[in-house]
Amino acid sequence: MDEPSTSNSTLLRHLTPEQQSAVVHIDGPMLTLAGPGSGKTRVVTHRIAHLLEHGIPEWQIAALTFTNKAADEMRARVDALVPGKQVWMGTFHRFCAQLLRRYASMVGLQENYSIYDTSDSKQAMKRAIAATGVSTSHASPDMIANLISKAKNKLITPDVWQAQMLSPQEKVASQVYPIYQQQLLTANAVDFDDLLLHVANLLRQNPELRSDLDAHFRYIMVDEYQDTNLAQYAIVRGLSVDYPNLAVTGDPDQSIYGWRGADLNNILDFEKDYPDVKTVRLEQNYRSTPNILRAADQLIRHNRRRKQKDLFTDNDEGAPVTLRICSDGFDEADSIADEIVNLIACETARPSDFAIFCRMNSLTRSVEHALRGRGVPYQIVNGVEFYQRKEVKDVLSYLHLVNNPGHDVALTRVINTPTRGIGAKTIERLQGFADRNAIPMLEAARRVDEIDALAKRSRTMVSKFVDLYDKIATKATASLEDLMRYLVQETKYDQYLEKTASDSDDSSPTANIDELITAGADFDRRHPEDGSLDTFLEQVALVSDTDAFDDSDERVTLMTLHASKGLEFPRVYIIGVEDDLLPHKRSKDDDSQFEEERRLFFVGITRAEQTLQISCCKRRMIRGERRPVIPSPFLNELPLDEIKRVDTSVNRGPWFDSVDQSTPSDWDMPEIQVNANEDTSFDFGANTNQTNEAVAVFDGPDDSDITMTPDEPPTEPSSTAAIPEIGALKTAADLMTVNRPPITAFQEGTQVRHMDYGVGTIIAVSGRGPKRMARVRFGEEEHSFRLAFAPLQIED
DNA sequence: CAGGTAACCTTTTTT
DNA sequence: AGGTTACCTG
Repeated sequence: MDEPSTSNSTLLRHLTPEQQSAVVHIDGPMLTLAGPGSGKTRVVTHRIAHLLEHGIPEWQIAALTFTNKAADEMRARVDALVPGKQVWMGTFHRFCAQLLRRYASMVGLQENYSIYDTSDSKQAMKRAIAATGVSTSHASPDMIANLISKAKNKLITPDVWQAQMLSPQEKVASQVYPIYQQQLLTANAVDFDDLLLHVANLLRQNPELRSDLDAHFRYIMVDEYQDTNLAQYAIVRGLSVDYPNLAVTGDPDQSIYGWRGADLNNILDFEKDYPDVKTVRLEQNYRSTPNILRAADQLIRHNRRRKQKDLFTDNDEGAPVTLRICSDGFDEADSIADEIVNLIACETARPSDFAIFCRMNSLTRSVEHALRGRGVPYQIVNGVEFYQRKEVKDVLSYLHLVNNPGHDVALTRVINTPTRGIGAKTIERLQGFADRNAIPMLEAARRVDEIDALAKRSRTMVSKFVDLYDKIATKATASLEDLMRYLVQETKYDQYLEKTASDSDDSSPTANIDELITAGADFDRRHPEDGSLDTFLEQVALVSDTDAFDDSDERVTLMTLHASKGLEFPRVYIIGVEDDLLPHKRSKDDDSQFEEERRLFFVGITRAEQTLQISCCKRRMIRGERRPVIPSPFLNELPLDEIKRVDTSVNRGPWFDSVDQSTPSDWDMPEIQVNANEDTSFDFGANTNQTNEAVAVFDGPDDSDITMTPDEPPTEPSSTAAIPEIGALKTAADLMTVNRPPITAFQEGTQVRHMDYGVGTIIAVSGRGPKRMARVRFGEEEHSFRLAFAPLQIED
């Protein structure tokens, strides 16, 4: 879309007058209010290109985003316009992490400080709570962590906080806060909030540094400004005093991170903060059909606290929005999966056209199951995160400890993993000694002889661990790959895994370790010069699985509504649009939270380019219990008279008859057959053209040609039946995996070809189904692959 | 101290 | 349903 250009005229050619006026703006503050699909990224990237062409040095520009994904895309598009320029683009957190590396000593850290992820900081929080000695009967660790996080995002210090009127929970949290903070400093560590907090403080407390940085980053751009919290606001503000060339883009209607401290006032009051601001409104939508846009518009009009804007588009009318009503989550997943298979089979769509959004991660499970059963390739953004797996965290913890001996959370994790006779009591005593002396636990372990409470045996064990650590630490400067292989070997972690892993199913810890080592080797290769351990660990800490999302892959995408922001797909499904779920249960006591839920739905709707399907169920499994469901109140706010209704809940139509008969009561829930018709909670006004024929949803009569024979039901059989392997299924799904050999073709000894690594031999296979892994030797190197997705060809 | 089983409690969204 | 913790036994 954006062809390279070298002159202004080419740069501006395909832009509307509004877009142009934003692109050519150079000095002074600017606010771009950009509705969904209005070409915002286009404007931002073109503006960067324009600044560069105007002679602004690349190092004076910084573009801040909320996800790495957004930054990567921006970088790619700027590079297409103006190749080879090194403009700083990245997330707020990464920006701060890098500044903090440099000025660590000014906030009491060392430059090799660690970044605690959420689970690390939860561990640290528990310890801080214990050290504070407060009662947790009225405030759970989670709640305390939450309150402290909010306080940090608002730049509230412990003493200011304690001086305020506080609820009992806040009181507890405010007491834990300084202790927690002190322990973080002792550990030479920060949590996610600290990255912002420390930098904000740095700028506030060091006028000289502030003005230096202000002068350095003269042109600052912030994407998704509606999602900034006070800390981020302070940072941006601090960098735009002498050079107020601050350009922010955002859309108040897409603010969905209030729970994380985002303050809508930042964008609503921008014009007050910067009186001379230039404001540009982008309201024309280039993404969606009018049908989709009307649904979005009618919905969002119900929010009271917003700036009215008029969304319009020149696109073709397109298909009506569909509302699908299902018996339960399984029915919902099956009928959507069937439809996807169908559309792909008649070649009207490709897997990557589809996205399925939901409010909670757990809802993806049923859909995942349905897609897997049909052999449809899919990816889950933010499923079980790779870096959260036990074995991966274990190995990473060793790395963390090598990099930063103060990383107490890592030490606590690995000191007895693999088990080496150091029990909970011993760890507790080490912690106590460390706390009393304000030293890291590893230091306490070195001084184990001073801890009287410890038994002789325990002391020996601890000392042996310290020796082991010192041995591993000698390799700190080796390549990541060598370091990881060495430590896995020295700690006998590989043996431990083999012993522990009962290997009951397809999750293969060993393969995950291999994958981690491959990632390390990859990092070594990409950073031959600057590839230090702390950069690697920083990278790992600041990537989310949202960033792993790959739109070039031919796969259906499953993700939460939150993760969908900033993306677009031809065909979108939003599932579970139900009361207590889409306005989430815990958001209903508060008006502003309720409106945020509505915006969340709005964001989901406006991701759709061509078709949009919304679904809700009559019943749903919640925490292992089947419960009746009330449809979302938001459904009544849509233009119901122009929405097509499909009911798959009673009888799924002639096309599915064979399935229903071949799998009678596989789910063991006859009550649905009995009660479904009497369910009166689904009354959305006048439209009564409900149909029991799912066929109505599909695009044409060709659909009946699908090669779904009765002996291969598209519905996954009961749990006792084996899951068919991908590739073995004779379904429409085969059509799209045709260029990939069936998974069963890869065996030990098979010769394969990889694009980058060349020809290799499979030396081991493990796991089943989509998780099946193969370890391949390419000459000197070895790599692990997920067979279902790896770009491997059979070499003959 | 380690490993197993039973109770239990949890669930929103993410850098 | 699934994961975590608490308690019990070897």
